[in-house]
Amino acid sequence: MAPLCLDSDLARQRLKALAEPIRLQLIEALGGGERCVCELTTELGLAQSKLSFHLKVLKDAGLLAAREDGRWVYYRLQPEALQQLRGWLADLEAGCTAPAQPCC
Amino acid sequence: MAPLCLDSDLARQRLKALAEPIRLQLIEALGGGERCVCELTTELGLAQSKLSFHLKVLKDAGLLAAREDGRWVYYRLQPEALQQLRGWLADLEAGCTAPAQPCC
DNA sequence: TTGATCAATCAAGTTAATTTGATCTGGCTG
DNA sequence: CAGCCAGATCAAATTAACTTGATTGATCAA
Repeated sequence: MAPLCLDSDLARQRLKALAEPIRLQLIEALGGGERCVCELTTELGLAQSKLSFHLKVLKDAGLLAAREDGRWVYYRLQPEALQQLRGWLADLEAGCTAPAQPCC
Repeated sequence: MAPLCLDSDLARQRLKALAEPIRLQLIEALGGGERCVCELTTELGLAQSKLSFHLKVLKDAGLLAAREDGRWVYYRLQPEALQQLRGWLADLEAGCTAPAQPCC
């Protein structure tokens, strides 16, 4: 049951999670579908603990979901999270063209 | 002339700029239209240099535009920047439901 | 059971971002 | 012109985020 509307703390956590080069590479790698951690390690040429750290940040932000299969773990994007972010951005866009009111 | 498609470096810069509590407050305050710096200072209760710093981060990311009027400066959201960000998110969402291919 | 592998976690070290207070510039006002 | 005010900028101090290497738990194969 996804919330209809994203509060700005959650939005901020997700934006922060996305705003890092390695994590963005991960997101884009997962943009083509679910992938195994071992695959991601070799593909991005990352130290194992580093990859694990960044996957956790993304997962904690609700951007990724994990699925375990034996000793392997597969990660995939949570499209609802991206969709909610888009909705949040759209809300911001809505009213921002109001004219300035001279202040002082 | 806005680019049709956002490269991920620019997207990342914008996401990072948004992913900070004070800057998010600023963005939301400007979601209702253009505002004067002096107004924002009192409204958010921020030190002047701190506000100036965060406004610059947002402006450098292309999220805000400034307009000077005498010794006052007004800032406003750049809706195109938010729109581009939304487009970039939409692209990511497009292909991410592909099934896993067992890896190892 | 033993040894090997995948992945998560932890603590210490490093690097990057933010805050603070002071200084500087330009535009107003008397 | 002289003094003041809004806002930007800067360097130093602080705080937050990331990286590294080592350790651990769980799974699998021999």
